[in-house]
Formats: sequence, structure tokens, C-alpha cells
Amino acid sequence: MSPDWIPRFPELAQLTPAERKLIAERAQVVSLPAGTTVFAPGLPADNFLLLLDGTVRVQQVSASGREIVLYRVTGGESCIMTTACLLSQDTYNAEGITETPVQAVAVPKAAFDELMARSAAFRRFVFSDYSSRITDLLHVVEEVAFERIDKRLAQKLLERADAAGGLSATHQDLAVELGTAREVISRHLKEFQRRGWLELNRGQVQLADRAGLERIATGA
Amino acid sequence: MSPDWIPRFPELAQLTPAERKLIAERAQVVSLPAGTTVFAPGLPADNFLLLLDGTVRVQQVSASGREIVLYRVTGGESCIMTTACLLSQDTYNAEGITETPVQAVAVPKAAFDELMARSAAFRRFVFSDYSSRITDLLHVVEEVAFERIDKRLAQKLLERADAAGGLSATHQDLAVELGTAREVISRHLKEFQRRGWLELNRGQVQLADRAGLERIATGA
DNA sequence: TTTCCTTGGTGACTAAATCACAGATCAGCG
DNA sequence: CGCTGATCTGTGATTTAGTCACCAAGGAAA
Repeated sequence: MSPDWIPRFPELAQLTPAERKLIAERAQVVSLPAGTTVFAPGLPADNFLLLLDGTVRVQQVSASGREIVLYRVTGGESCIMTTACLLSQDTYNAEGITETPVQAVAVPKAAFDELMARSAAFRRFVFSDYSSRITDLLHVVEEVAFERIDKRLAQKLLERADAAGGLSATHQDLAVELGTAREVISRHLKEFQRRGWLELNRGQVQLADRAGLERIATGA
Repeated sequence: MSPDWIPRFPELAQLTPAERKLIAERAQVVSLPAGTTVFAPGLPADNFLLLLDGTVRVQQVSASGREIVLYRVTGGESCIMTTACLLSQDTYNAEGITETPVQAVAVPKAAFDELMARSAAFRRFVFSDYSSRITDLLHVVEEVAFERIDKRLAQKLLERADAAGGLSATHQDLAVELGTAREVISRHLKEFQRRGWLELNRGQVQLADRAGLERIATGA
């Protein structure tokens, strides 16, 4: 009884029939509306999540209330932070929130442990997820510690704009993406607009000259 | 044949005799002089390292040459970053360097995989190490993104000074600890000295008033 | 001693963050 | 429709951090 979502995770293609059966019996497909807190300090985290659809945003909140987006988990990936939370003694202040409606497979901790014990493929899957997240975090450290805000903002705009160059986000949203202050974003956006690289409207950014942004984004 | 170093890792106390035998036969105790590069971009990483003695400093280097210390691995801990490097496609720019002479147990990748397959205790050990490192990285992100340099510098001085309040480090060393510029450190140290909190000599900082530093370090 | 290298000091400037507002825009509602 | 409160954006003033360009002191080595 191989569940029909297995093909969504190429790394799990090598699971044996018995392992597929185990996962089919013990895991549940869940639907979460946008804005659901998937994990947070203090919340019990007793499921390993495999995302089928939608995205989960993982971010950190400081004592002073400022926030920074660490990374996003999308379809075909797993959200190891949930389980990592469990293991760490130190409390840490990262939280995961669904950005869109999400369909996910929830694997209870006991089943997760059993799969880890039995399946080399499952172990590889989990480890590669850990590695990706560590890579993501290293990337955040590098950006925050060493890169200029204008460069990071240009990168983020190019990354998050849709095919038509549109992007729905307030200045505050963009500030959280980069872990900076709203005023800083407002000023840089204004300067980008002055240079003709984009148009601004309340809650909306419209890219007008990707090449200009790309020059900044690559550090020219 | 349980190797005599097993008690150094409490999490491994529950290994069965067969698992101990496996590790005894396949792992090697190695000695590394201070300043050895344990892992780095481009270097093959084919051993899982368990530290017996000494410390490994893990740091990140930016394109522009600036550096930041991410965390340290000390006796009784394992250095998962080495294996994490292997799994991640994306190149990343963290490197591990021994700060002191180091004694470590090197477990070859094949033996590591076998232990992961056979021992729940070993899996818990590895996962708890992953979690600790993620926690460390989250802490770095938080500090870099949200905290003031004077506060972080005071914390670092208190953390790294010996019992007598002495600390051998150049201003540049301290700048790397915090991922900032040498001049910034020089100016803050000077100000701390002016307030009577410490004495400065070439390559040496001597704390004179821990209470003063602690007030800054806790954000007063 | 002279030379070279490392370390630390400093002024001038740019970038970013913080603080304190004020104006603009929008959604909901009487 | 026209208020009202909430959200979003703009902006000046100030502080903090980072960058650039040097120079000088101290120590090591030739």
C-alpha cells in the first residue's frame, strides 16, 4: 500500500514495500490554512512534516521585536526544524508559519524513529534536508554580516517578483525578509524608483528594469 | 573491545558490545596540531570527527575577505559540519580549523553509515549534534542581525577571558569573532578602557571591571 | 642597525539603524 | 456617503557601524 504521494519525494523512491506500508499506516496527510504556526518556541513538535504543496516560512524573532526570514520550505521538501526543536536543550526562537494553504504529510515521532532505523533511503533524505537547512542558515549569516542592504534588497526583489515583475509586499514585509528596519527599505525602494528600476504602490512593487536591479544585485 | 574513549561521549554509553567492536575496528584516533584545516570548501570530507581534546573553530569567510566565527567544537562533541559538507550540493564557504592541538576519533564514512543503520543511540548522538549546530547558527544570526556591537563585544570578552581576566587576542581576532571590522573593535575597546573596564596591551586584553562589562553585555 | 611586518590609532566619509513624527490610503461602518 | 481607526509610507535628525586611507609604534629578523 504505497501512498500516492511518495513520488513527490524522489529521495523516497527506494523505500521497500514494507517501509511504504509503515509510512502509509502511520502518516497522515494534513491540510493547513495560510498563516498556521507549524512550530514555535514552546509548542510541542511531535510530527516530522513533508510538504506536498504550499510554502512554510521559517523566521526568527528578536527580543526587541525585529524579525528575519531564515528560509522557506516548499513542496517536495521536509521541515526538519520541527524535529530539531525537540532535540535541542536550548530554547530557540525560530518559528515556522504557512505562507499559503499547505498540504503536508505528518509523520509521528515514533514512526519517524522507526523509519530512521530501518531505511537507509529515509536517512539520506533526512540528512540531505538537514544539510540544506544548514546551508540556508550559512547563507543568511553571510548576507547579514557582509552584504550591503541595497544589494540584498535588489536580490530579494528579483527573487520574489512574479513573471510579470509584480510583487505584493509592504515595505515592512521586505524589511523582515532582510532583517532590517522598515525605513531603510523605504529609502532604498525610493532610490530604486528614482532610477527608474521599479514602480511603487501601496503594498505592491512593480519591477520596471530588471537589468538595473541585477547590476546592484551582483555587486556592481 | 570497547575503545577506552567511549566514556568521553555519554550519549554513546548505550552502544552494544557489537557496535563498540565495530567502532573500535574502524575508527582511528588522530592527533592534529593547532592550525590544521579540518574541513573547507573543496576539501574532501570523508571522516566523521569526534573530539576528545582541544577545540575546532568553525568560521565563514566572505568574498570580500571578511570573516566571522560561527561556533566552536570542543571535547565530547562531534563535528557534523564535515559530513554535512558532503551532502549539500551548494558549495558553502565555512571552514573548520583547530585552535589548539586536537585529539579526535575519525570515523570513516562507511563505518558512520553502518553505525547510523544499526544504533539508535548513535543516531540520537548525531541528531543532537545537528540540533546544537543549528541552534548555534540561529544564535549567530540573531546576534549579527539584531544586537549592538558594544554589547556583543562585552559578551565575547567576558566569555573568552581566563579566570584572571586575561585574554590573548588582537583587535583583528576580536573583529573576526564578531564578524565586524578591526577599527570598530579598536574604538569600542578604547572606550571600554576609558571607562576603566579593561587594560589594553599589544595582543592582550586584561579585564579590570567585570561588572561594568556585564551591564553592557546584558543590554543596559 | 636597518628593514619589514604586525598591530593599533585616527580622521573623514558613507551606510545603516533608530527615533519621532506626519501624511496617505484603505476597510468597515453608522 | 463621510467618519474613524488601522495600516502603510515618507522624511528629518541623530546615533551607530562600516569603509577608506593613512600613519606610528612595537617586535622580529636580516
